[in-house]
Amino acid sequence: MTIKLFIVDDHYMVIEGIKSLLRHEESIIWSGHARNAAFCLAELRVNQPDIILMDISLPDKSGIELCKEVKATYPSIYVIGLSTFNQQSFIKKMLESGASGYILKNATKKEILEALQTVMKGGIYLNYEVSNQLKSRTSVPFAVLTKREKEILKLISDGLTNVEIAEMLFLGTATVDTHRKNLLLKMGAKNSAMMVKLAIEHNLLPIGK
Amino acid sequence: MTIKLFIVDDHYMVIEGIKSLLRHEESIIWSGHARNAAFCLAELRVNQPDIILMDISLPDKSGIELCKEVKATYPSIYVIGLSTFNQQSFIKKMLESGASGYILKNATKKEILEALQTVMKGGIYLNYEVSNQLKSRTSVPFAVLTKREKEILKLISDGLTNVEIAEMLFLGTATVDTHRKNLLLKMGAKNSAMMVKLAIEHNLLPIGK
DNA sequence: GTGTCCTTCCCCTAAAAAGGGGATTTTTAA
DNA sequence: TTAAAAATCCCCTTTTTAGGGGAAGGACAC
Repeated sequence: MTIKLFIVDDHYMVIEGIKSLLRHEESIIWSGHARNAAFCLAELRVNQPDIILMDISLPDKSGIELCKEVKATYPSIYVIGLSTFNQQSFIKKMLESGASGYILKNATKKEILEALQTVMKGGIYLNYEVSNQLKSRTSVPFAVLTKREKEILKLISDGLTNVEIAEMLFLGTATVDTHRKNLLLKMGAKNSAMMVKLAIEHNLLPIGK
Repeated sequence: MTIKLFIVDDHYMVIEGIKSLLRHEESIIWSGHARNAAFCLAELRVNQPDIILMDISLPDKSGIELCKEVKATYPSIYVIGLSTFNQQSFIKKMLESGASGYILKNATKKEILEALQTVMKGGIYLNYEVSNQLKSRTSVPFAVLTKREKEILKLISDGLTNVEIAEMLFLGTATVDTHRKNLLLKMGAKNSAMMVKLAIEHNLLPIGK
């Protein structure tokens, strides 16, 4: 699994640091970087990465804003928040804005790779300290869903039936049915209505997006 | 259920197109059409339809204005917005002006009929793309639920079936069924999964329990 | 005291989901 | 290279929901 990675951070050192850390990782393809939100958006117009590591504080816009905008235009790009401090309120907002994870700037190489891989598979990554602070609701990654499952979950929450989803994704209805069953299983939901509620509670479904 | 339908649109093609699409629908009774707001208002003085399909941009007045005026004079007439583009700001304004729904001009026959039937029953209809864009959470006058409905909505989101809810509230299943149907109607949801999502988005369901 | 809204309950049918299996291919990770 | 994991598809049955009606009593307001 190769990951096209983009970094947005106004501190040059951070960009260099991460670059350097991941230098020898063959699975990481460098997609570029930006020092502010405007540059980031401009870059995205010509080149879309798989994942963006995004600082929470940027010179021209907050990471929360930028995250929202990016997810609105490019829903398939995953965003991972990046900051020096373990600030619960920001982390929550970031996740609520569609981010798939959050890492601290003092994260180890191993942690960063773990985060990238988890997110790339459609999961939510929060490191130990972070997830410890965010109790219960907005965070706990209680189910790791695959890309396809997330895709289908979203469509279920939009009110589509298995048949409609199958048509939309060019699949057989049996396939969608299987995915729906697996989703119910993974999330421990008794039916789709409960599943949607759980998904939103655990930020597997970005709402207001 | 027959529906007396009126169309206001300055594009003749649109009027013809809709007429043509619904030609064989016996439930639709043609109440007339107008190419501008003035003609529309004149027509209404002698003949009131059940529903007006109303273009957002008219030669003499915006659909938003016209909608307000129509609803002021004839509150019982339902208005459905009609436009080529999925423009969030207009849709919002249209709904705030009293419209009961919004459809795009590339809507299918099925969608149009669905919209007409939903609205005729007092519901709100927004098609898939449109409702996806409207994240408002507050500005759009969303459903007003009764106490009982809120109670049942909560239990639905917890994954309970009609039978289970009926037992819990000492009601007949038919009663719960009726409430569920009314909830779907009021919220313009196509099924319970979508309803839960909409409810959370509009703060009708406290999440995190 | 008439009318509207809420709540309660009933009929019917069709569609969809849930629950239980199983199986194959492709992709990915170790 | 080999073993998971993901994604695809199929069978079956039962339960639940959705969609179309209708009706009737009670509360509250105008």
